[in-house]
Amino acid sequence: MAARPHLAEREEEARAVGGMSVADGSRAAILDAAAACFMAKGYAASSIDDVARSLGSTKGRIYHHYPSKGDLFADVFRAGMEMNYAAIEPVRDIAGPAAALWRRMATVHTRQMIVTRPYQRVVWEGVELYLRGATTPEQREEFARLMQYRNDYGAIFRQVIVAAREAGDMRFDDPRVTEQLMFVSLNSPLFWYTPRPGESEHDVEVIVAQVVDFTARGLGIGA
Amino acid sequence: MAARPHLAEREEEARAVGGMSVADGSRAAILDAAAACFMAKGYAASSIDDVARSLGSTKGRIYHHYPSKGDLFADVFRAGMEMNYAAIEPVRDIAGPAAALWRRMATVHTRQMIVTRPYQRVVWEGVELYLRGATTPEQREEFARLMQYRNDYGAIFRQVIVAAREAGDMRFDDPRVTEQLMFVSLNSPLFWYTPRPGESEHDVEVIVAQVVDFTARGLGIGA
DNA sequence: TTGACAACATACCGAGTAGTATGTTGAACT
DNA sequence: AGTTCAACATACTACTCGGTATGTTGTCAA
Repeated sequence: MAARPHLAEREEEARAVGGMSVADGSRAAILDAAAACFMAKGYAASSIDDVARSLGSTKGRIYHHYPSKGDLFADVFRAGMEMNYAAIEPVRDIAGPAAALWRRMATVHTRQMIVTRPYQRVVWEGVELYLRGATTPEQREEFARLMQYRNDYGAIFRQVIVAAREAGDMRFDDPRVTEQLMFVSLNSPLFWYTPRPGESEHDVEVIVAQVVDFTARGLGIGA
Repeated sequence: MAARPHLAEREEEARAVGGMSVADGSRAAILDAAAACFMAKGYAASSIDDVARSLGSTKGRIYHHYPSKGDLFADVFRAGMEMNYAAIEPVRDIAGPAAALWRRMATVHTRQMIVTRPYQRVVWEGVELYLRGATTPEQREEFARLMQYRNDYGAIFRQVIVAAREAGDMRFDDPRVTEQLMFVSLNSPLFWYTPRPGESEHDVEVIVAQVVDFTARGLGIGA
């Protein structure tokens, strides 16, 4: 698998921890707070002071690490997409038919939508902001890279379902339209799932299974 | 079919035209502009001045008809939902199995998402705003009524798919989860469809058919 | 003809917000 | 002990936006 050079690593801000490069601790806390805030109120309605308040800090801390609100948002976007790549990477190499590969990837992806929901909602809103052109020219460049990053992720799934169709295991028409339908279905917990108190991991898996089953049938698996 | 008393008609603002009660002309223009603006930039990022500018007017005109930005938004929400009810009403009375009824309703609904897209995106965002609690206490009452209005609409579809399942024509687990998946799929053109120049009605119907087919398979039709 | 009123436009205010400029502090380095 | 600097906090500014108060105009009834 080719390396993904779409986003330059920020070496000076990352350090090796447990074999995985994670962001600086303080920045990670800012990212979490920003993701939660953007999810709760949306980008436009979230103020930098809101994010800082939820951290028990002030604006100074955030503007020390990020040059603007848009850059902070873009970094949450990037972090969310990196989580997605990291999640599906381990299940991409298992041998077997494309349909089975798709089911593994789809299950991991859907679970990811639930587990890292704040980040994934930012990813969703980021796509909408880009498509609406609600960005400054400079930020548009970075957003374009993030969109490319996200489109590559989508292309991975598209290749798998096209392969499954060629193998006779799926049936659908336009791959572009079908990719949209597939992702909207798999991502849908972003909009209607809310964590219940005392919810077990098994409960989540039941939901994930229903989402994946619905989408699999939609793709014409075993039809 | 029982009357829907959820929203009080505003008799003084509606007049009979062609057998259908439509809003006042000036208000309708404001609604159209507001829907387009809210779709293009989102609720929070849209200013009343934006809406007025797109009308070639000023704020005064809008505040003469609506007491607040939230009320304008709510009225777009209401208008969008009324369009949906009006669209599916004619196809609800045709006799036949529930699965066939569902397909007619789903087709009309999906086409509606494309044709009245600005209003339907406001409906979508309105649901999110309500769920996030991003409303003032007074507006929360009106939003709650609109949500009830929308949930009733969803219940119509849910009853149909449950009936189809009892008839052995559909297969799915939790009706609540399935209703969410169904609507996310049917509504998905809101997010990825963009009208092409020179696009015919037939092109739209091809897309609608793919969306409905995907969703029908997801519901386990004919499986 | 003239009041009255609907349908706006104009002018203005206060609150909130992105971004900046500057102060503070603890720790590392020499 | 003194210097430096990252990592913040504080104070401030310019600007936008929701909402209001008020002015203007065309129309229509009496």
